[in-house]
Amino acid sequence: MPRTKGDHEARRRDVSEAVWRVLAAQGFGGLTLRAVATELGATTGLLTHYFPAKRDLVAHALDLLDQRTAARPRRAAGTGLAAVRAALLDILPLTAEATASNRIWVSSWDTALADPALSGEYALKYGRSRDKLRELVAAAQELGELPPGDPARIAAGAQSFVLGLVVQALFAPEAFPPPRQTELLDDYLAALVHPWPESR
Amino acid sequence: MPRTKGDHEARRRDVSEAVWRVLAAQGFGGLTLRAVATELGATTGLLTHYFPAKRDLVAHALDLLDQRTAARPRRAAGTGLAAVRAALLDILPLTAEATASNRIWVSSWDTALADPALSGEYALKYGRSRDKLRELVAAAQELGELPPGDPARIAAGAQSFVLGLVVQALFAPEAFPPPRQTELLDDYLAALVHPWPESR
DNA sequence: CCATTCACATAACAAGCGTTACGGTTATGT
DNA sequence: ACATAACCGTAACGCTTGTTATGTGAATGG
Repeated sequence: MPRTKGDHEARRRDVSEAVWRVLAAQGFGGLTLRAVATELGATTGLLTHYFPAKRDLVAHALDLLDQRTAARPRRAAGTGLAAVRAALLDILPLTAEATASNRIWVSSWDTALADPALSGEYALKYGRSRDKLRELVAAAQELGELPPGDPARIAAGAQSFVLGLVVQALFAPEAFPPPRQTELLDDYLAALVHPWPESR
Repeated sequence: MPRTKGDHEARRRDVSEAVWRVLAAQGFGGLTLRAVATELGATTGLLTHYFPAKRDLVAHALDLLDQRTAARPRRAAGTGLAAVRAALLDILPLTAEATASNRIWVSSWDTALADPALSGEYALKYGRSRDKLRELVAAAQELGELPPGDPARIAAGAQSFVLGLVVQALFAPEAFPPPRQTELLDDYLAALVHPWPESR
């Protein structure tokens, strides 16, 4: 029973949504053609039409992860330190959608670490993310809202902190509810803000 | 061709080592009965003798991860802040073995997040880890080497930081060589050490 | 010393996987 | 209007997976 009207773009979106639902439920390890097909109410024949091979499905899933992460509703950026804080808060699993996205993100690490090519791609991606954060840090420093110091180092530290907080919050959501996460991030930023009088 | 001398314990260790090698090479997603069997130079019959079902193999692999992480050669602990630093340094992938262990650790998160029971177990495990760190933090506070403040909060923050640093170092080992990791951790600790004069 | 249990190999099983071939509709272009 | 291509279901393929049944030689114990 093929589609009566060939709304191809809409069907493509349906496929993506089915992929996303499978990822949210089973993670990357459970991403299988038949799982996506039944989630979509279709068969594997449809999927092989859109994705010649499994690796293409996985690639699409990774694209989807990128794209939905990028398209997340961001809070008002502000300037200086406020922009840094906003950027970091945007990463944390503070909403249900952000939690789902982060859960998929973490589960993709198994696949990525097993494939050197994917691993390298991830390294570049995180490097770019650190660069963006570094610019925000540098801007905050110019405003005098952050003490001087290598902005790249500060950015790398902040990214580490947020990344680890994501993982912990995913495993223990009741121990790390949104207020707690915000609290911890603010602790981190407060410690960062304060200049360090003693020479090392 | 069964073993001539029934060195059962030794064989058990051989099995564990084969499991570990498979995990290091393929991650948790590649942990399969036949992979372990061929790595061991045996058949699946042996494995089903030791592990009635696959879940038992996975459980054993997780135990192995726990146990080898716990048995890692630790640096001299010291007291107060030095003990905190030592405990955090012990987590980072600063050696080849620690890197392998951490790689397996991260790859286990996909499996763990897909299974609610495992997920809860992990939450407890990380909770205990935070508790231990909290005690070290509290001890450092009593020595005056860390400013006052909720030790649980400080411990949670430190654990987040180190955890995220582990992930970043795994994906970009050349960008996060051991000296860089140590540097970043020391930055974090330095910011933590300094008391915060302004009331919020 | 012999029966029983243990410690495996061997081999097959059903289920699930990605992949492929093929057939029938529906749209598209000429 | 008709050939062609796109779209998608059906069905099967070969492979890998976990699991199970059966056999066999070594260890064990009464």
